[in-house]
Amino acid sequence: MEYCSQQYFLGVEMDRFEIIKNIGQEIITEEELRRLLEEKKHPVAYDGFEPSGIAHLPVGVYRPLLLKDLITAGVKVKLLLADSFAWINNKFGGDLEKIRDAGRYFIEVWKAAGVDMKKVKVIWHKDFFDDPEYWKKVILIAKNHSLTRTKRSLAIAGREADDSQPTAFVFYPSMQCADIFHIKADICQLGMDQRKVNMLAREISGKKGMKEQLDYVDCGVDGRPVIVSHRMLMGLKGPVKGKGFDENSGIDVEISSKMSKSLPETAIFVHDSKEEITKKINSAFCPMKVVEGNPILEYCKEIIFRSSHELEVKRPPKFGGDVTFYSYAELEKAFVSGDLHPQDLKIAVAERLNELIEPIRDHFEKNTKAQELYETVASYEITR
RNA sequence: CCCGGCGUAGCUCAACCUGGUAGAGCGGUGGACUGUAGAUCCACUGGUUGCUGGUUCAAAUCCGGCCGCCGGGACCA
Repeated sequence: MEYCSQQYFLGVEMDRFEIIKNIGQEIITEEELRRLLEEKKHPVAYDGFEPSGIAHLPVGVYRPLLLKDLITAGVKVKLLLADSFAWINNKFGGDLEKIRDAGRYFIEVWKAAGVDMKKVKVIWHKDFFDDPEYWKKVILIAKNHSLTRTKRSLAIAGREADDSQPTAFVFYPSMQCADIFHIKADICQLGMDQRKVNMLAREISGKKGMKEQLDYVDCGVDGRPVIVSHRMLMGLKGPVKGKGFDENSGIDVEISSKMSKSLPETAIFVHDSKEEITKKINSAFCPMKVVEGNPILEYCKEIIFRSSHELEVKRPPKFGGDVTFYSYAELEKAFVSGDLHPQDLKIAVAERLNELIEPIRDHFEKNTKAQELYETVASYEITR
């Protein structure tokens, strides 16, 4: 079976707007996105990524699907490998070379996941360090918002912004905003956990005279970036209580519950064997008939039906026999009614996730160079 | 450079004062119960006590040195 990007939904061809809308859990604003697509045939979207750890479901499988959707919608994708941010964040003990190895490894993951890397522009953030224009923008942004505001948007890095943190973190939001203008991104396509920084960027470039000074006049809509924030995939254990990332308790729970590379028991990795995937999915939180906060249903919606138009659930005759769902809505309805039992769904989901992961896993097992890269990064993880 | 606080299980901490080779919660693993998971019970799993020297029959504990983190001060302005 071949999995393609979701260009069709219920058999109806989706237009560019709908494809992008389907990526975003939150879009600021839909109206501006519509305008942007009317004004530009190939707007630029960017996603920033701090290289660290080993690729898991959200980064190794979900992101490639979103990238493919963006490409399908005619969007020019710039992938910012935020090596310097990882450095600030002390990933791999703050060893920039190790961080860059991780970056190279992730590129390999995305290739293996079927992203046409020729259509994606990879940018290494550290290269900005040599450009005075970049720093000018950073300072300009810093001049235009308060320290309080910086701290408030710092929760993005997944840490509480208390005053005992290194001063380096203060640069983080201003730099991240500057990135948007510096690479002239029309769309910020990042996760919900990054929304505050993106909102800050909108606010700042919207100030009088700023889009000119930031050299962002013809970008975004009226010189302000459009924000398309994708959902944060939940960890296998389901929702956890909010840790204070956002005032909105729903968003707070979503960010707090995200599948984390540093919690292997709650995450599926692209190198996991079929047996491991089956075992992990089977032990996942999955309350019967409940959709809210149910990771398995979420994976169905965000991954399975984004990469395919159907899901076959095999089950013994005494439980109703085999059944195939042709849309997420259909599957959700059956699950809520109780017609679809969690156990049966889990088996089908594990099977499908394995099919999606298989080519990635295989690539790293068969390609010597890729394998070396993976082993190198994995060894950094252990000695970290 | 000086003063103070801290450093114990994967995490948060207790035991230090009044030496007797470490406990709890959370987590993890396994069972019971559910046609999944969770919840709930039951069991299991957990540590070179930052490093080092000393005192002592005996050091997480007392003393010295070092390292690291945090805070304050001094110097400089």
